[in-house]
Amino acid sequence: MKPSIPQGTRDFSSAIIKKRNYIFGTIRRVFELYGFEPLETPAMENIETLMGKYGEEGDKLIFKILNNGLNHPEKQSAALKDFENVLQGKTSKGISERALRYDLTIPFARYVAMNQGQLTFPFKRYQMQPVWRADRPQRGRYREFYQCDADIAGSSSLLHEIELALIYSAVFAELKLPVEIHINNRKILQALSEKCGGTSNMMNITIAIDKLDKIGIEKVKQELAERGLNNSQIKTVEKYISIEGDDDTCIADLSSLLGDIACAKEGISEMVEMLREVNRIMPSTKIRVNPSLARGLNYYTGTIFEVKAIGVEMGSLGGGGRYDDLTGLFGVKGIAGVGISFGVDRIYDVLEELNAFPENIQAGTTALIFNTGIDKQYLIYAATVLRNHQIACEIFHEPVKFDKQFKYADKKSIPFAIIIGEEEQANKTATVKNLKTGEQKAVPFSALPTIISA
RNA sequence: GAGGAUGUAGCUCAGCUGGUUAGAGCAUCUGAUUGUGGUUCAGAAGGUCGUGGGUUCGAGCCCCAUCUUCCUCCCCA
Repeated sequence: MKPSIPQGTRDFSSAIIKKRNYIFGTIRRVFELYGFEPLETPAMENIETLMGKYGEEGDKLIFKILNNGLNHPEKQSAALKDFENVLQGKTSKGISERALRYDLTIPFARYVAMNQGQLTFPFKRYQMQPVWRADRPQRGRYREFYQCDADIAGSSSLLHEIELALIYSAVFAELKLPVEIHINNRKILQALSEKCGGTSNMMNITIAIDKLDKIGIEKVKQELAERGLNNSQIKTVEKYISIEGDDDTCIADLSSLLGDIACAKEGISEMVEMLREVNRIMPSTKIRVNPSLARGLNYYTGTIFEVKAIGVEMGSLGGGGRYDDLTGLFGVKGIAGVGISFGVDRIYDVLEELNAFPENIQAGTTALIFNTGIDKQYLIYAATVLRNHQIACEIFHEPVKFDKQFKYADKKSIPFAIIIGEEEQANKTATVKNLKTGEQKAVPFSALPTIISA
């Protein structure tokens, strides 16, 4: 059998993991700086926890896990019947009762609903784990990928939106990755749909305008018509998505178009406050109002975020928003939430493309102790001394000619070679060679750690 | 899920209209050099041509199926 891995999944070599850990570390540090605490949830959830939470398309992209024991003779007729349901596109607990996590937000909501009695609210958690989607793989699109989420449950304060925007800003600034944070507010979109045939139209309108960047205004209008909007409604939407310019202009235009509707007013004033605070505290942040930002996930109710890289063609690097009643889906009313997500694999791809990873993160072994054929015990002793000084080192495994040992060090980018032969052992010295400069000198054995650390 | 492209040595790729023993560069290994790497030189090794079927006297090349990767749609991180 020829070994292979499933479509859209990847193995990660040490070089990749080191770079990815650099991204994880940066995000984790900032999350903790803002008072978030870690949480991990299982890779799989009960299927009903996930189904119906991500819209019709989302349901199709959930990886379902086949139940075990379907071939048991006693269960066969039931299994056949259940399979009929599956063939009709339904789910069936008889065939599958578990599924792989599709994102981190719904498991978080489930966790909050399950543990509401024990948690201190507002509950601020961060989570960095893989998620799975049965999507067709493409550039920047995988079937298994990591998300890093920070969410707050149990508070409607706008303070959180402001802090989450600051987190985005801080993380990407630390990664030296130029991004633009787009914001909008579902309350404004709701007002727009009220003006265009009622809130039942909201899905139709948001799906269409979300594509503006990609397909242009004419095709959006066409799609709106296909989705059943009449001419005057389309005209209103066109006015809405034509709003552009700096934030003040957008805000003013939004107010004049929708300001007479209460929920639009609310949404606009939330955006104004966010922009003011974020610009005041981190003025270098590129945060901008984007009226055509809609986001497909249907649980958002207020502020919505999306992060785009500047200068690289790539889907969003992160997204999130306010959802007023997330745990309501799990029978717990009245817990509001808001959160953001980082797409680590895409951030990785962009950093790679921009060549923006710092040099020093590849550091592995610092010193290679050459195997000169002297007593192993002495080599191990030398390594132990270095390790006790927190110097990462290894001993070459065999006493072969130096040519090979040097080449090994070279390939692994080990900066120092340490040679201790019979003579050095007798003199209590060591020969240290800096492989970058080629400089070499004999030093007292006791001075070894200091020389290498310097 | 629909449509399109792709797959030849570890890597990047040649390979004519279907014709004898499938090539190059880089990397690898050996030696020149048994206590001094990166350079150089000489040599060697490396392939079920993604996989399975078919057409043919003959298939890397043509046909069918299937898988991978990439692209478009859909959706998103």
